[in-house]
Amino acid sequence: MKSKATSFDIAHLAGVSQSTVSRALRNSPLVNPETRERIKAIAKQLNYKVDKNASNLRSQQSHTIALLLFEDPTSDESQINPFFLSMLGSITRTCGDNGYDLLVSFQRLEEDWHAEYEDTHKADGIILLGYGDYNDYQEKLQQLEQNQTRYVLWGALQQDQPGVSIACDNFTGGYDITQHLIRLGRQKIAFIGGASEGSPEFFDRYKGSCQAQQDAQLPVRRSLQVDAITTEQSGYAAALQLLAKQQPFDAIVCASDLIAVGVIKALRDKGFKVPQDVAVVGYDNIPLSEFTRPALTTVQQDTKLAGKMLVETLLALIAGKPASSRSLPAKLIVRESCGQAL
Amino acid sequence: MKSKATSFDIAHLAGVSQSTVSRALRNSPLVNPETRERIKAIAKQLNYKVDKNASNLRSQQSHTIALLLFEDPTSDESQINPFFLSMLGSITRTCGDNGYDLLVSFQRLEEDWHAEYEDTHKADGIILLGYGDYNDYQEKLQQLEQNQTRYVLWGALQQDQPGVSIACDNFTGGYDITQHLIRLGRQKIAFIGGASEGSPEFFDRYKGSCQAQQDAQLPVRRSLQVDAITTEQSGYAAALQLLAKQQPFDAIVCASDLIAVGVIKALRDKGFKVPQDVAVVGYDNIPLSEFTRPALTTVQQDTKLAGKMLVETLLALIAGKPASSRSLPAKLIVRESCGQAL
DNA sequence: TCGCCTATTGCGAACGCGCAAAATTATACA
DNA sequence: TGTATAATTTTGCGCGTTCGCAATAGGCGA
Repeated sequence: MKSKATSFDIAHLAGVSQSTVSRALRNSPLVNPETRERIKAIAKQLNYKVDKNASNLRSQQSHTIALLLFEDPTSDESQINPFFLSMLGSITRTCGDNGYDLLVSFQRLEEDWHAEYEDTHKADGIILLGYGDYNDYQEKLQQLEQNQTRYVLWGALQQDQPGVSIACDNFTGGYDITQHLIRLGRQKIAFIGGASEGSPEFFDRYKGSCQAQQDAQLPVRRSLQVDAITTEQSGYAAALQLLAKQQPFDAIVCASDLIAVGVIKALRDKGFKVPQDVAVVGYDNIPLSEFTRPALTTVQQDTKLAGKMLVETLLALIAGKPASSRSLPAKLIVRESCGQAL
Repeated sequence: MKSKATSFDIAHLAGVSQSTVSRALRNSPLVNPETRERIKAIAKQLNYKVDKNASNLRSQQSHTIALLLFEDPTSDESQINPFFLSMLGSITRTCGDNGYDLLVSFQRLEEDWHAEYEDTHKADGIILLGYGDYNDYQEKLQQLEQNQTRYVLWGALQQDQPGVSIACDNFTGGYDITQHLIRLGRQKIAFIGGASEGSPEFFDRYKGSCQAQQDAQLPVRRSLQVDAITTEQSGYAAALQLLAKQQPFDAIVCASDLIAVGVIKALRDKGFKVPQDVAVVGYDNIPLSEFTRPALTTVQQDTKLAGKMLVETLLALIAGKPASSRSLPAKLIVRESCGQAL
């Protein structure tokens, strides 16, 4: 048993042809159940495993999907956004349940990841996961379309965007959490996080937030919005920037929990009390958000469901079935930082 | 350009043979630089990519490594241990830097993952990452050895264990943090976390902790040790169990941060002040530990380095170079829960 | 007894690329 | 001009499967 056994060895031992072995191991109905069991027994005994490469080559599919994670360019090299990680768990599991393998890779937007996976037959399809600037994607997405690559996108649903996306309802999330603040009596609500087409998820949250203010007859002040990416540092800097404007505000809606953590730190450093002076709310409900002081009021995205949807949608696409974009509900998680208990 | 281009198409267009194309794209020195560039240009123009399956089949290696994550059996389905996640970041990156792909998969100890990856040629080697009961591994490790599978193990270094491991120095970590507590005047130190051969990492931490107490002439009370696995719930339950023993203690060394979080919650629920009445320290320095109240004093494992070492060691093994186990230093992170500031 | 149908099995050809040996061309030197 | 030597390219095969189609055997009615 020096070199690994091949299907020929099994065939020889079982006294059948190699193709029968192949069929038997694939549970083909074309082979006699009796023979099949015998072949399987021998295979097991020889510790034989089907060579994936040969199998993939022949059948032209890999039973593998690739997960591409796009990070904010400035984020720390080693630290991954906890939100994505929680999705990762659900994605790997759903893959496993469907007999697919998962190839994980971190990418920067600039690189030409687009062809790297499906064209090489490393994967049957791609999941794109990122918090970044989707505008940069556009060109790449076009290429994916052209190459007829199967892919699913996590993020904001946009009309003109090609392909299929799964997203949480960012507009409603932003709306609900802002409405909650308003009901608690906050009137001058700031927003920290990118508010432009460049980061559509954040933008939707912002638009939801604005809508809530309008519906409550509150004036929406564009000057109370400051850009930030999803890191604590960026949130901290953005808060200082907001303070420097010298405009009054009594609440801050942050586009992500990580931002909120930085914002709270900045406010405290500058002598503000949260939530007494300024209420601060986040988005994502990362594990950490429960432990900040005050505990973060935030919006939870159902990552478990999201991961499942992403994989299942992609699998449908791969199977040639039609699949459509879908928006998942967002859920308000009320804790302390909104000032509820006051 | 309906179906994907093959190397034959390129060969035809370039007026050379297919094998020359193959070599040119692999930057073989056997081919004229001029020809090579011409071939590359044509390939790019045709959007040609080498078929990984064919290439792997021929060369009998996949340029892929598999990461197998073993969870504690009872841990929540969707939530992944944050400590492993932080390692995941570093692992994926190191893989990428070395031109390797990463297959990620969650496993339960019971399943026969052992053959699934290398025998099928899906991966050239395996990284085993788990916090679980390593005794259960033993049998599987034997099989890996027998099949000559290349693998690297994360966890405790044990003499009789086959294969190569990378680990943090758990003994010293446990020693240092306990010594720190003693210097702050704590005398009756409890330990929460498995303290048996079954979970060697925890056991090493425990042994380190005991040694520190002995060196300080303190009596080591075995009754002040309670088992727990790495979850908040388990920590909570274990703390209650410890309290039920009615034995006095003024500090608790927890085998992981997640345990510590549960322990603190339990103590507080029972009316104890942390760290005034009881100091509590953790292990791992997960992102959350900075945000608990009081902030956790803990031991940091260099996950960035660990991930890098894991991958590089495995790659060495794959390349046929000798590689040996290695222990990485642990670093004490002092915050509030040890009572330093009192 | 013969022919036909069905349930299994066998045969041989791809799949797309990489390697080794053979073949071709270029270069140099007597 | 001829030949030895080096530089480069080509030929031909094999990696381990899967798949379409042909082949075989046995059962059954006429």
